[in-house]
Amino acid sequence: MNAERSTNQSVDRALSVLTLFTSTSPSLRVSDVASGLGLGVSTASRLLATLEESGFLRKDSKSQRYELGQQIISLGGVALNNEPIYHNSRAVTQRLAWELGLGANVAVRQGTVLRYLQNVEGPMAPKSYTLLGQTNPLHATGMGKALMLDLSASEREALLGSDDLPAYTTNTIVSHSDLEVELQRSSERGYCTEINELALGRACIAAPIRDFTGQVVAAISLSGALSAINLSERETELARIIIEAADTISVASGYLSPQPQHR
Amino acid sequence: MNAERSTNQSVDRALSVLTLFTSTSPSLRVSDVASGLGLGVSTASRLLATLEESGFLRKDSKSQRYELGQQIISLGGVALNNEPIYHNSRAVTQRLAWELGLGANVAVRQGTVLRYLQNVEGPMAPKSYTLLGQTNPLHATGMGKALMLDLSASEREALLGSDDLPAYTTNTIVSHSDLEVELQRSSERGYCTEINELALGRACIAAPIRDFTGQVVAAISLSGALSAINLSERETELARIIIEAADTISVASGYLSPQPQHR
DNA sequence: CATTGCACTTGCATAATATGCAAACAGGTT
DNA sequence: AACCTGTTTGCATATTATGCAAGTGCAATG
Repeated sequence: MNAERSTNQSVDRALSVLTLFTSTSPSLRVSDVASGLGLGVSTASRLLATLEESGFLRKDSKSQRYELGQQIISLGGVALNNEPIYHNSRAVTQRLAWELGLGANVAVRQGTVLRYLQNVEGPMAPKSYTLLGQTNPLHATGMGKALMLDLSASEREALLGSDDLPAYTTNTIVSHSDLEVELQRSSERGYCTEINELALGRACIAAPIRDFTGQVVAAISLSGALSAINLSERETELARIIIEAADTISVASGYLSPQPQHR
Repeated sequence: MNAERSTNQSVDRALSVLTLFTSTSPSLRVSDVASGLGLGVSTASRLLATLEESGFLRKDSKSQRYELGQQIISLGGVALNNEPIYHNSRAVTQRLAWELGLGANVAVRQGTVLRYLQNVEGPMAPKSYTLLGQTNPLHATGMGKALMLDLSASEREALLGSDDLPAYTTNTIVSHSDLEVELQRSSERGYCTEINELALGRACIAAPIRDFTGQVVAAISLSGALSAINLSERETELARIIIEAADTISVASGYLSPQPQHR
């Protein structure tokens, strides 16, 4: 039909099959895949069989449903270990989660969203699922704000569009001018917060991580239920901690010194 | 050439390309892939381009080397969240690592090896890389032994072969009869240990996790440097802890009660 | 600065391979 | 037992991947 460039059609389709498996639909039948991608059932059936044979999918022979297989987890581990940011932040996040009892997270920006590279839950915020690999909007999260600190207003609009931003709660920042103010304030004090902006009952505090180029390459955050993180009383203390943690990781990533404001 | 069954050749090849990316060779050039799989360079080039376009690989345009991309991490997270054992053990392992300062791990058996589903390092055993998704031999690790507790001697030999087992140190159990004795002892006391058997300087203590079928489906372990884990003095204490942790996870997995010895 | 070498990409003709249809099959339900 | 839904498989066709060879880009060397 239409060949984008020099790519392999069946491989493309197989990879699209894999991306159909998400947190909200972790197991799929042949017909789900077929309709989800607009393929014939026979094609879907064969693609799934191939993916299963290589261990990328596993099939529950009773329910005839496919799920992601062990090979994916294996590759995921390799991919993580291949990220310098992961290396440099692993010990730090685990220590923070342990000492503060809160969630400790690291994320990078992936286009218009952030993607979690690390997610450790402290004793005060236990979860049974991991946020690893998941994405969240930039404008409604602490880490997302931290990841935008380098961008100019025009770059942000190019990225997020010039319309009002999607609201997740009544506290979500929806206008670009409000976002500008928020980011300016965050930049000056060196950390970002988010309270009830993505979901009610939660808050977080985040700081940017820079590498040897001086650019923001990742963000680290502490997160938890409002009562657990208790920002109204502990903001100063947690800010000091998160800024220091971010700097530790930045230095480990080769960051030398702050760039002067202009050139 | 030869079609195993009803599989898609190019997809098969593309998946093989992905599995070439390992912890020991996390970045590959086109020619590496071509020679590694016995493909022509042009074919390899096109497969890699397709994988990159879907975000499964990323290309460093300067060095022309490919690495695993974000899509892999994304899928890895989904795959983890899809594992009931991961769900049921996440809070427990993070708590153990935190309270004891040791490494806390969960693994499942994957044929002849174990694969880590969880790997949290406590303050006394910091590591910058994750074992998540990696594999280890069954006979030379505590979790591996725990994962074999259900198997009969003949099943073990069918799995591991009847020859002597590979030695990683001079302490590795290499004979099947020694392994039988070790497993019998472990089964009776309810936990497994491993001291200097996979690598010198390390030890661990592990216990089996069972689900509602009563079968061993996973294992949990505490691990660390010999001096950190200090098994010679703390074995009784750590055994109690790891057995209790394993039971907590087993119960969460639907395990009801121990099966009587003979039907 | 030009030259050589290496590694990767791309155009094109050929042949191998994926596809869709239809029939067979399996599992569960009425 | 018959039906319905969903899945697999055989087979002929044409779409699609492949290998070759030329082209391009980059870095090291003379």
